[in-house]
Amino acid sequence: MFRISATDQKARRAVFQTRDGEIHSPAFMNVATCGAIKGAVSALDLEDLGCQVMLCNTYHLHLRPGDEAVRAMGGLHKFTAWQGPILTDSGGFQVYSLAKLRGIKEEGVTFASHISGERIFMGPEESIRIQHNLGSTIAMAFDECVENPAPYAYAEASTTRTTRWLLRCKAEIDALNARTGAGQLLFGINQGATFADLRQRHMAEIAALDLDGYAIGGLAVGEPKEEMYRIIESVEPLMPADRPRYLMGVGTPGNILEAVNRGIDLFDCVMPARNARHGHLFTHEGILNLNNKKYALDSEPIESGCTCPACRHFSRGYLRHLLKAGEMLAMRLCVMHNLWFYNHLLEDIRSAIEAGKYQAFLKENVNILDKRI
RNA sequence: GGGAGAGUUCCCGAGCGGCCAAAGGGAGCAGACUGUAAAUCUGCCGUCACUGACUUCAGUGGUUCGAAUCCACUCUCUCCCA
Repeated sequence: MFRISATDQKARRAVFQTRDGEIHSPAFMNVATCGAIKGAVSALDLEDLGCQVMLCNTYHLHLRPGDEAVRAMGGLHKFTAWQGPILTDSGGFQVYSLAKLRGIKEEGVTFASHISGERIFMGPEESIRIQHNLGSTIAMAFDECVENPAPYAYAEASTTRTTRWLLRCKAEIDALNARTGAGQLLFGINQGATFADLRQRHMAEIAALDLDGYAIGGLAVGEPKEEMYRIIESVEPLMPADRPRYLMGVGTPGNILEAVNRGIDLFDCVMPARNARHGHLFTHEGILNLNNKKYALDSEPIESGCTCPACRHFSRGYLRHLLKAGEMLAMRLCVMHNLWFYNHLLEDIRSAIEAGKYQAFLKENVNILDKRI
């Protein structure tokens, strides 16, 4: 159940009640592809970082350790020690990111495992069955994420196939839920590349299916951010207002601020974790690269005033040293800072919407947060 | 004391007469990263007035049209025999 408590123009402050707990939105979901945040951050750490939802990946967990293994171990919650909501991505993004290793047909996609090279087949039914075995709170429909820019004809054919796949996903999850009583939720995913007419046609089709939530996929995959905002605007009026809206894989702090202002509730992105591992840290003044020599003798924390586990005790100079020395602790502390920053940024967004001051908040922060310092 | 081998650009290390400012690593510096094939990838890395010029391959002198590469001596280091 999704209850909106405040709005500021299109921005929505809401509570999404799930089997595994509430999600206060707008919210950022923390990406733990293989069941852990890369950078030695555990589910226990996530609780301290203000995380509400953990995101895991169907494809990766299917390959290793295997979804049957996860099920035998009591499901993803027990396996990872994360007690809150878990969203599993369907493997659809891997149709895009593993482009050189796959073949797409009506039935589904054949991947060459990036681990062993062995051929593995995944269609809508397989993806949903795997996600059901994993025991996530929210399953994502199996889609094809198309790289932008895409030829119109290809985008159209792919999108209509994604619709057919969604129907199969829904049939499969309904059957599984009926059998197990798991009550697993299903989100549909809008596609259509950068073509507003395809996007809108597709959105209208999937909105009619009464799904638990609606995602916009296939953005931030090559197109300029203005295109992305344009697509969100074109499709948002067709998204059911009483369901959570999830912009997949996005994005920078600025992207998130803009998308919230266009009616989006949920986000996820590898950027805070990956960039942290590479020494790029988000702050309210902009993005800093801790690898830079200018921080070698800097005794300030990453961001003064920040109360994350890294900033509470450690200096930029020390963290830069750890980074240069290849110490695991550098990644761990930097990842914790960035996830803290993202989770708390979303908290600030929620407060601003509640206070009816979101427009000012947006204007104040949107440019500065993505700027490099 | 006798014998053998080695000294290459910040470090390791290839080169053994022209295609060498000199392979490849490392370090250093900078950049990229948006539903994670990513603790990864890319660029720069002798100097400058930079489609060219200049100074480099332990030192000095020589051979040669031409030397990091050949010769002589000197210095330093390693190993073997006393």
